[in-house]
Amino acid sequence: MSKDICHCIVLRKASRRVSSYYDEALAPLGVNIAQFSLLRNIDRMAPVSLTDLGARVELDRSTVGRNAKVLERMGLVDIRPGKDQREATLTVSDAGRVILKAGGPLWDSVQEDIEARLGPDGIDRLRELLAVL
Amino acid sequence: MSKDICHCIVLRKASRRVSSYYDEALAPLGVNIAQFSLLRNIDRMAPVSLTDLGARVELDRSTVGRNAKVLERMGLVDIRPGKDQREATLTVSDAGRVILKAGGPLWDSVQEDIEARLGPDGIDRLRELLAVL
DNA sequence: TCATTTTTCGGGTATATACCCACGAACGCG
DNA sequence: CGCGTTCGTGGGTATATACCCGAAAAATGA
Repeated sequence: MSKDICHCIVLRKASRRVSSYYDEALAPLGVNIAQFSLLRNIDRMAPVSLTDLGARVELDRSTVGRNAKVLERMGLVDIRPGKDQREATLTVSDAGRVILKAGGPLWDSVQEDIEARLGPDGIDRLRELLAVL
Repeated sequence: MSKDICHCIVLRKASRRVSSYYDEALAPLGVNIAQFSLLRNIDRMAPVSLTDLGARVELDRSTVGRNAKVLERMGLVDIRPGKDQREATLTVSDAGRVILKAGGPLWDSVQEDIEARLGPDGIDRLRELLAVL
């Protein structure tokens, strides 16, 4: 029975596998897909608080905080207090923008590989299935 | 364009979300889905080496080693040297078998929820799509 | 204005995951 | 039977992720 296979584990494996494709492609830039994606989100929302960013990327606030700190240490992101003294305001630095620009084509390439492998409607069908989970 | 959305991130989000469903269901037993699944695999392959187990679950050997050590600390798995003195031989303990038995119905329940949400052919289509990645 | 509650972080702790390297065991070839 | 090679772990390091708790700031209500 195929029903014996854990749906969760299938997903986790695929997630790890696919992540590694993106990670390899982005490796020349020294960032992985989680970092690159977070950087993009910060760029789109900047200046943004950890809470808002966490909501957007569907990650725990503390996770986003720690991940952002790594980006800060790399010099790709600036973290400063906002008007609201509680808030940490995130913005992409110049170095971060360089990475964003350089990573675009690398990311595109993997996206296209995935699309090629899934076929014309594959992406849409996959996304539809994942959306209900 | 839906093509702007990172296929990898979609997968990672779904993976985290679905994992949390299983984690919640298994929480009364004090194990998460990664641990439960690993325990099941050890049970099926016992006695098994870290290398073989890693190959089976598609995880790095060192990752499996560390995860197994957590299970050992919980008393669910025994790790002993095998005939080949290099090998760590994993077997499920009595306490581990209790968890496996108790977890079965909890796991089934989440599996069914997922299947219900994906519809009759959903699982097969999803699995098919993920398989080519 | 002041006390209470809510919000926002940060740190502690723990697991999951991977890569690299060192060490010791096993094995195969002269 | 040695010796070099291969194999299997373990430990170090680093990121990703989550949950809980405490501190500090802001908002709210009397």
